[in-house]
Amino acid sequence: MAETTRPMRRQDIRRENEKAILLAAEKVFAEAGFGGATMQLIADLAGLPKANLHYYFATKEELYRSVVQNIFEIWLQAANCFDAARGPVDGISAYIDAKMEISRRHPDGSKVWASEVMHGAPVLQDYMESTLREWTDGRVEIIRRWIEEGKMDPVDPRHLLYMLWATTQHYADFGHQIETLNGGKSLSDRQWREAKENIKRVILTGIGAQPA
Amino acid sequence: MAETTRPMRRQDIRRENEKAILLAAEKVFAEAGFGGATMQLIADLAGLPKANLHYYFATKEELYRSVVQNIFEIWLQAANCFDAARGPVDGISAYIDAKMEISRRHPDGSKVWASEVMHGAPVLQDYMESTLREWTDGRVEIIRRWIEEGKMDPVDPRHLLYMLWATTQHYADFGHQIETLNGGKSLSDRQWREAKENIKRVILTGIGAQPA
DNA sequence: TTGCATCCTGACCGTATGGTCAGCTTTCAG
DNA sequence: CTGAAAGCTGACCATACGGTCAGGATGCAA
Repeated sequence: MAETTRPMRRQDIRRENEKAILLAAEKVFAEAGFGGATMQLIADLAGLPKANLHYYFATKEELYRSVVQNIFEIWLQAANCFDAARGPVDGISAYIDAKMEISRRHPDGSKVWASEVMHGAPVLQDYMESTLREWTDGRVEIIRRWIEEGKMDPVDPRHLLYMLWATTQHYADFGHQIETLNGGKSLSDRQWREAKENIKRVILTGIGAQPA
Repeated sequence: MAETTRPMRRQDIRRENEKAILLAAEKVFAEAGFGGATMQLIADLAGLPKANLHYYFATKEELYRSVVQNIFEIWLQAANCFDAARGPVDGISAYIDAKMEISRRHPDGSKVWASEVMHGAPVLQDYMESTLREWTDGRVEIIRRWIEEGKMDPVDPRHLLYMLWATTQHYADFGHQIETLNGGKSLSDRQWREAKENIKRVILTGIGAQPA
């Protein structure tokens, strides 16, 4: 840790504290849900007094909103891989890799997102009706084109997307279950690789994807 | 409603009230999470005074535990279809149908289960380490045998199971997202049928399942 | 009819939580 | 150097929540 007693710039202070709070909040919200999370717990984890949280984020809702929006952006970002692809093999492989990497590196974020959606997306409804819908429609169109071009079987694009989302996020959201069934140990590098390869293989074979 | 002023038997009273409470609790826990749910809300939804809840279920935890255990049993029950099957086509088809039916008929239960696992299974850890593990090991063995008998490609059985769980439960847990992307409407009979068929087709094709 | 076990509930309690605020310290532009 | 703005925080408050309980109502066996 480069944390000497060196004086900090105002800007740095703000940035670092917000970052610490958001990180702590993500973890606590993921572990306890919105209702179960307490500002005190988040404060303790961030190493700050509770009142300091309210200095940066006026209310619990505002903090939660920030956490969820952060995740949503990471989530959408994984989509880029999808676009540049020449065909289903490239595109879907890259997307699965990206989403699995998110599940592995940001399991807390994934859980918060899942929780948000499960509770009816009280915070993100707007985003779902605009950004997410546009994103989805775009990918549906790409898949439809692939089908027309004979690059894959005529599978319903929406259900295919749901399958991709479900399968990849499962490794984050149900990570605890997977660990338990893995003898209480988290998946090794090798097991993660196997997971990715199995998913890719089953889905790509399942949709009859033709190398572009 | 067959609720006339007819006097009730003691037995009936107990059974009906417990049922009403469990139903209301399932819904509230699903919508708000354990932390966000309040006994008052559950009581209101069940049409009973809050104190009456505590007559039947001493604590919030005890009520929650009952709800979660109920779901776990329904969940395991869907496994039977899997066993009697002669091969992967029959077995996995039946399992997908059963789990999709659960997602459609018990979305709240599915959400509570998901929530429980996401939060580290504080209540169900024992079950996961015993019942769930045994169940899983059994199915893994069946799948392994199918592979040996050449009835399907050599896919990792565990990752295949995760894929089945993820894909089917997604329609309950992320039902709100799916509805939003469906123009705000819940899926029609036809759309549910299409969902099932797409899933079955992709997975069965993906694992190279041979009709037994 | 009687007595008892079960069922029911309004009123109450202690605690934990989200949020506030007055007043302190620190940074930094001028 | 100085003053104002930004950052910080212990102490405090109102509320909401889980849970309790005394005592009334109701079903039922004998």
